[in-house]
Amino acid sequence: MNEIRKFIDNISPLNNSDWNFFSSKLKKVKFDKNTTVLESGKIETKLSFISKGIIRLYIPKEETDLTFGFLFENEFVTAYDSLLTQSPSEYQIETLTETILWQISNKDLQEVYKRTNNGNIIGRKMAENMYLIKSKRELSLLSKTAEERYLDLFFDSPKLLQQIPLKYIASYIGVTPQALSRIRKRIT
Amino acid sequence: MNEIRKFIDNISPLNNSDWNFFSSKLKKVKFDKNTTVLESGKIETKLSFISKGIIRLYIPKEETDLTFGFLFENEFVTAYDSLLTQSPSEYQIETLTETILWQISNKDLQEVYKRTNNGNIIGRKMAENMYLIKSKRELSLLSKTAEERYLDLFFDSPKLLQQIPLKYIASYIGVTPQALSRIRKRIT
DNA sequence: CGCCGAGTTGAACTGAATCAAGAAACGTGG
DNA sequence: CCACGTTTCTTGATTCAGTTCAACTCGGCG
Repeated sequence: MNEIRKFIDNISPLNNSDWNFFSSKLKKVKFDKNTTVLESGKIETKLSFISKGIIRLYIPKEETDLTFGFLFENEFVTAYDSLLTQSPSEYQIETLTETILWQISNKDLQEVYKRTNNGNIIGRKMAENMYLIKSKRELSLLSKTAEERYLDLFFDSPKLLQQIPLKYIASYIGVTPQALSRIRKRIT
Repeated sequence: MNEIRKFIDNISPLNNSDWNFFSSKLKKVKFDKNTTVLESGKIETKLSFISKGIIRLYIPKEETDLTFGFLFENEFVTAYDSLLTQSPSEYQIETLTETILWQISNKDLQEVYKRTNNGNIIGRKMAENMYLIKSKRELSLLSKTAEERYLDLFFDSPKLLQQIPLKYIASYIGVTPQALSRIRKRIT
C-alpha cells in the first residue's frame, strides 16, 4: 500500500485523513496467470493498482486482437473509457503473470472525489495524465514506423518485454507477429 | 458567450456567480484566415473557445506536417499537452478560415479551478473528455484503414470538410495527398 | 496573362499483410 | 520425467496498400 501512496503523492499529496479514507476503500485481490480481470462487454467498476504482475489491455477480435497497452508493477490499470462513461467496455483486461491488485470501486472513488480535499484534483490530474499518454501514443502511431515503436518499447521496459509473448507486442506496435519477427531479426 | 456557457453547462452546470467569474476572464480575439494562433516551440498559455471559424492542430515538419485535428465552431481548442505540462508545444495552431476566439489565460483558468465550486470538476471532466477523444483516435489509427478513417471524418462533418484542403485531411488520416486523392476516386 | 499551389493521374518501388509450412517452446497427462 | 500435442515463433513466397517521383490540369490571384 505504501507504493500506492507514493504514486498518488507524486500526483498531488494527500494529507493523512484523506489517505486513510482512500486506503480504507482498497481491497487486495490476487489473480492467476492468464486470467481475465475485466471481460469486454462488461462495465468497468474498479480502479486497480498493480502491486505485482503484468497486465495486458486489449480489444478481443476474431482473428488477432488489438493490444493497447501493458501495465506493470506500481501502475494503475482500468478500462478507463468504460469507467468514465459507465458504458460497456470494448477493452478487456488480462493478467500475463500472476498478479496482485489493490482495487477501489468506482462508487468509492466518486466518494473520494466528493469527500476529500484533494480528491477532485487527483481525479483531474489522473485524467490529464491519461490524456498525455494517449497523446504520445497518437504521435507514435502517426509518425513512427513499426520498427521505431518496437525500439521505443524496448528502451522503456527491456526486462519486462521478455516476459511478454511476441504476438502481443506485435499487436501493440500495430503489425502482425510475422512482421515483428522480421523486424527483430533485422535489428539484431 | 452564450454558446460557451451552454457548452460548459453540458459538462457540469455552473451557478451564476461561478459563470460570472469565469466569463469575466474571457477575451475576444479575431484572427485572419491562415494565421498562426500558437507557434510550435512556444508554451501554450490559453484555452480558447471557437466562436467562429475552423482551426487546424498540427506539428510542422520539413516536408509534410502531421495534422492531429480540426476544430470547429463551438468547440474548445488549445495545445493541451503544452497547457498541462507548461513545456514548449510541439503542436502548432492555425486558422483555416477567418476565426473569432474567446480566450482565457491558463493563470485565470487555474484561478477558476481554485476559486469556484465546480472548477475542478470541470477541469477533470474536460481532461476526461480529451482522453476519450484520443482514445477513439488511437483505436482508429490501430484498427482502421485510411479509407475507413476518411469515411468516418466525412460522416462526422461533411460540410466542414469541403472547406479544408485535401492535403490537410490526408495528413490527418495518415496518408499522402496522392493516396487520399485515389481513395476519394475509388469511393465515389 | 502568366504563375503558383492544389489536386489528379501514372509508373515503379517498398514495407507490411497474407498464406503456408516448418521449428522451437511449453504444459499437461500418463 | 518423458512424450505428445498445442501454441508461439520463424522463414519463404506472393499480394497489396501506400510511398515516391514525375508530369499534367485546374482555379485563383497578382
